[in-house]
Amino acid sequence: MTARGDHTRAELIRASTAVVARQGYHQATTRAIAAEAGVSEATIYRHFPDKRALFFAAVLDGHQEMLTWMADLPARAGTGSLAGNLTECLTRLAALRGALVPLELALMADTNQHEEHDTPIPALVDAMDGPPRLLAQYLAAEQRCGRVNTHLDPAHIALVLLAALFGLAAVPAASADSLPAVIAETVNVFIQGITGPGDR
Amino acid sequence: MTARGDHTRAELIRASTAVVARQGYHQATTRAIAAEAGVSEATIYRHFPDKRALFFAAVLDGHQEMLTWMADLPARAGTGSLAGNLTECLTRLAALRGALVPLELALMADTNQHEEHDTPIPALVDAMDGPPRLLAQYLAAEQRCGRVNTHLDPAHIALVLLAALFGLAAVPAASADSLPAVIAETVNVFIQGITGPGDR
Amino acid sequence: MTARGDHTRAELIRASTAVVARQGYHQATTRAIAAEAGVSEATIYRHFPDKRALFFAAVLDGHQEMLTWMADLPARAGTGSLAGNLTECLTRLAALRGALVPLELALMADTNQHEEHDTPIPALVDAMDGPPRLLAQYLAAEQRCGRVNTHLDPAHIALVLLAALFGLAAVPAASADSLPAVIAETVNVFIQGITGPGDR
Amino acid sequence: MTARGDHTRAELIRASTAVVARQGYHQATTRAIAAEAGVSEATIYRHFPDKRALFFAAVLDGHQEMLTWMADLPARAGTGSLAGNLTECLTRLAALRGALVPLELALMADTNQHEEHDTPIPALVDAMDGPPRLLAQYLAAEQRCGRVNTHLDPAHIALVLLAALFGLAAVPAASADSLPAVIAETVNVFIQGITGPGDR
DNA sequence: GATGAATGAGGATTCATTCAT
DNA sequence: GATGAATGAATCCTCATTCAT
Repeated sequence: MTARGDHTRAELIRASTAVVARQGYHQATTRAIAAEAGVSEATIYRHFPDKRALFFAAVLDGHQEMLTWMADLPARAGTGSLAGNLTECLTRLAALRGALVPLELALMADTNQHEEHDTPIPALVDAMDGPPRLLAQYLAAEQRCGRVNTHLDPAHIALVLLAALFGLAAVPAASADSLPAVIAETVNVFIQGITGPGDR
Repeated sequence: MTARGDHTRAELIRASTAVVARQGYHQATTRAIAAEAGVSEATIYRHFPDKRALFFAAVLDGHQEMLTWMADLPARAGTGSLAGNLTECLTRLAALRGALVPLELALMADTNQHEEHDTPIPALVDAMDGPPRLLAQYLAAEQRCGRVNTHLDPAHIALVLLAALFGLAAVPAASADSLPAVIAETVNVFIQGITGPGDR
Repeated sequence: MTARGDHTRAELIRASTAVVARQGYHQATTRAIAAEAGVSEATIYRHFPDKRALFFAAVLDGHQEMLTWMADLPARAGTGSLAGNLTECLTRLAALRGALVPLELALMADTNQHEEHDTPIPALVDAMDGPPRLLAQYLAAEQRCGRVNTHLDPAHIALVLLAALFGLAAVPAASADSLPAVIAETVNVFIQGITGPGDR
Repeated sequence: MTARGDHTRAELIRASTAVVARQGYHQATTRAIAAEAGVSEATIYRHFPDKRALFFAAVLDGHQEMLTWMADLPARAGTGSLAGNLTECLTRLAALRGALVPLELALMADTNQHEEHDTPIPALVDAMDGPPRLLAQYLAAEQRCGRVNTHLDPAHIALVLLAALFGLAAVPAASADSLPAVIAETVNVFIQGITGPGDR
């Protein structure tokens, strides 16, 4: 009989993400999360050994969704337009980024608190470098299709692209509704480069 | 006698930056900062009304250094090489980033704590968008020199470039000694764009 | 079917004793006991109204064993040697003491928690003063045999003897293997008294 | 300016002893102790790193008093009567015992909670074997005076005597006002031994 | 008979902040 | 100008206990 239990567990993960996204991780107390999930604080500890473990599960959960979507990105190389593919990719990632980046910061903040937990949490690291790797694979495939400059390391491009996306999260100007425009412009910069008159 | 007072104040700012950089903002308690500064906790409140105000002063202080350096960047448009200028700029910013980004996160975390303080703190916003603005001015000047594609909005390019720089801070791969290489590669991507065979 | 039920109940009593003895009463949580017994925490409450009731049953159980052994002690007055009888008695009691004293402390700690339970729990008191009473009966019988000083109150002697035994439990020096020697010496002190040159 | 601080610290130690003695160590929460001392819970942590440290200090404090009194016991050998000296000694010890034994149990319970603290706390052990040692010295001196049986090991006698005293603390019958009588009887048993008709 | 899930009450501890000195 | 002392509020977490299944 895990019907209720599973639901509660899922609800706790959702609540963690929601509270962190809404109030920042300083306010993401066990109290707030429990309230958001509609359970008592003690219930958290029936499902997770720690607050850390809850955050960890929440981050992993978010990455799962992300990875599921990105899994078939490499296969799309050569189809559609490069700009279109990248734009869609960044848009999808941006949607999760809002929830995930704060959660990851929260996890790190909590993790570093005790030296014992300083280990980079292998499972999480694995999950975290999924997107860069898949994006790099896609770019490499595009290089083979002749649509991307072969002089650049695909892994590097992926890293810089994602870094830009993540960095934008911290910039107040890029929030909310202007996001699609910002992403479009970002893709544009990356594709064309900034050199030259642009009217070629 | 402001001799002692000024020294203590400066020491507190230095201590805040140091503690946040070394231990993360979760450990940046008034206790830790006072200890690092070699004063008592109560002394903090003789110099700053709040912990927030202390962090605010520390962030501003850091930006001052940054702005001082960036002030004459626009005047350098057309001199040297585009890549060289950008590389130097990003390198300088990266040096400060290590101290500033954590401090700003700490400030934000503390700021959002009470709704009353949700106002974006004008002085800080001004200071924070100094670098983007100055970098945008430089890029605009380069556009006028014909070294940057005029179809792109300089403000946007600046934003994306800085976002990438900041985003890289969160990526474990880009830490420490590999940084110069990562910056070089980033500048490269931005200048050339990723399209085309690269051998034109 | 009481087959399963009885077994579970016995298992819970055994588990309580084991956990308290092994980890101390602070760690003797319902969780730990249930785990040791191989059942769920809720099962405890099918067999006992309270955690207190469980401990109470466990203490009673332990005393039962003790009383069973001590029951025929009075009948042995006049047989064997006084020293031998006392030594054997204390040795047997010491064996149980290891399990019982911690359990009783645990019970007391839990009992005093709520004032309502401050009543001395008649059944337990009866069980607990079983050993002193039986030992006193034995000593009285020995007085009638002329082997024990008639000026002393047998109840008092019994009390002091047992107190010494229990007190030794708290003394680190008297633990483990030195126990037989300590008991022998104790009996010796009691029998001879400490006065006089000892060579009479 | 430690006037206030010293007073608070002393008050906390007194409160710990009082609360543990009155309510048992399960109820000796930081809340209860702070209330008894008339300060806030947080104040405890300005004076002691831990609850454990507070208890430790309280136990040490109690032992200090005990040791001060017992220090000149050995010098009294040969003066007064053996029974009188022992009675006074046990009476003094019993007065402190009521406060100290529960405190020590509390400390042990708290200590064993974390394995790291399993070390027997050297300073405390030193303090704890002060009374046995001093009592043994006194008994040895009495042996030299010919008032105590030389066949017995003074250290052993001291151990058994103190064990009896401590053991009596756990026996409900020996509480409160009957104590002097119980002590007198105990001394009597020890001095005469239990053998013989008693009318010699 | 047994259990997984849930919880209210409470525990030790930390933090930013105030105040008398 | 500086500080030791004190604290209210909040934090994460644990426990004995209840209840639907």
